[in-house]
Amino acid sequence: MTGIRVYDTLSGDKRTLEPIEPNKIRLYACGVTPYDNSHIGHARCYVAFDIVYRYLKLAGLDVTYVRNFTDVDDKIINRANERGMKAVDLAEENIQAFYRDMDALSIARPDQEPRVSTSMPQIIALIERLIGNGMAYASEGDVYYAVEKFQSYGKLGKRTLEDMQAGARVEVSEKKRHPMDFALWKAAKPGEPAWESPWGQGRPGWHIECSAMSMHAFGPCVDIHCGGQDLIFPHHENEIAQSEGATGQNFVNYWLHNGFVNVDNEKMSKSLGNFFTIKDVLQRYEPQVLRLFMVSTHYRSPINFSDAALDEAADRIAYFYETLRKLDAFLDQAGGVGAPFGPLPGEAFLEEFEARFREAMDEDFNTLRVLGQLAEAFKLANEVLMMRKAKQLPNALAAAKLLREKLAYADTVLQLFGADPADYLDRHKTKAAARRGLSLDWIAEKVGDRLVARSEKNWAEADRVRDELLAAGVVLMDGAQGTDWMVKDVRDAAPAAE
RNA sequence: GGCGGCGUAGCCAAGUGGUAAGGCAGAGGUCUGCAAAACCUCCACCCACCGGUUCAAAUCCGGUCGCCGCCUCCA
Repeated sequence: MTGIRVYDTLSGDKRTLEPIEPNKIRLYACGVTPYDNSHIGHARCYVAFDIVYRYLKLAGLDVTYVRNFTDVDDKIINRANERGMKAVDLAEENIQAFYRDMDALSIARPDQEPRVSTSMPQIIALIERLIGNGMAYASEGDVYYAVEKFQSYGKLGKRTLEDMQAGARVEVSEKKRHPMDFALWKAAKPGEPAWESPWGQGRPGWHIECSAMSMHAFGPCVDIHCGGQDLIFPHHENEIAQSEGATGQNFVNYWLHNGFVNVDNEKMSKSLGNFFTIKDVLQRYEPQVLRLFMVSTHYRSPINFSDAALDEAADRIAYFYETLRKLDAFLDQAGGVGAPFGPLPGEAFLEEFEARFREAMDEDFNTLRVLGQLAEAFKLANEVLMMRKAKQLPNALAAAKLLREKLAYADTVLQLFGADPADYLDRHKTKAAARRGLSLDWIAEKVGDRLVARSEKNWAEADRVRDELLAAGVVLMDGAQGTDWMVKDVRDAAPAAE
């Protein structure tokens, strides 16, 4: 028993996470087919499961995380042919790009990352086992899974074979015994990469690799298997059929599926062509912004992608880092002020921080509740920063130190506050200005003009320059050290109504 | 057609049968040359609608309406 409750797609309910082996978690995530750049749907998926992975570790579990690359696939072969290159090279190129995106988003590397191209023996062995069991049959160089042989086929997608055939859009092949039978092995066509097998030259079908890799890494059963909601059927359904059909044992104890990224309230998908790559988004926004955006909706619900939503996240992260910058400066300069006395500001909140964080995350990784907690933490930080009276300094400093610790604790999972605040704010301002089509030089010039006017107490001119900047989206903040500025990302909240 | 999900303030969005988190926007205040930032206060007698179960429901059950997804490659 772990006290962690997770929503499991198969049972349709939240269930307490009970590891197969005490204190150990076998976690498998379906990886990408590296035929193109990764998009924000991938970002959502792998951020969501990165948080799962990091949280389970924080909760003291010994987690082994496996995520595959489906690097042998029609789409890769077709794309490589279009570009006149070898499929392996295209896959490798996209895998490297995938790593750049994932690393930028602070998504931890899994413990193992098997590839189809290097897992052929396991895949072939599994297919042979299924044929031996009578669950699969060879047919003219292909091998198909006989869905009718698997009693509970359809249990994950909650539909029966009859349901599926009713709306069937599946092409009927004469090689198949049942229209829903799916390929485990495909005979090689001319010019395609192929591997030797008992059924001749060929390559694996789509779903078999995850069954083979998962069972190779973990044995017949894993604790958690996750992926996007679109994989429930047919991919995960077929994995269940393959794995359980081979072993006769339960394959996965908890199925976790993340919701889609929508664009304009419509599903973002490759076929609709309305997708954004991670690379493009990261040119306009810092990775922390995208990460915050992703955790600002529960991972199972759909999330709507828009500039307005990213702008709001960008402002929020800027607020976090602005506070951290001040907090760090305070901690740096406020040494040797004596011992704290009496209750610290926010003492109860600070004491309960970890427990509350755990409670929220235990409830199916409820990052929203954590965000509420962060709101409190940053308010407290700013409050502490205002306690500048000498007598209060020891307590303010002690609270500030604790706050930094608590935020670091939460950040082992969230990965939002790892950057140097000053560096982050520089990058943020550069990108925020660019988004508004403003040059940093122009802003600096205007700020300079206004400083001159202010030093002459020419308030009318100072205000005029400030209004000019404001109209462009730049907000000024006069302080003791001079004038700082920020780009106000959030425009009028009202969307364009028709 | 079959199956699944959703409908919470102007917007985004949590909500674990016990009396509505949080963010944005908005209003007032502290601070300030004036502002901004920051902080404080306020901002849903109510959770699409109708009925039911219960001492008690946004939360459970049934129905109605609306939206979305899956049934084909997709995270």
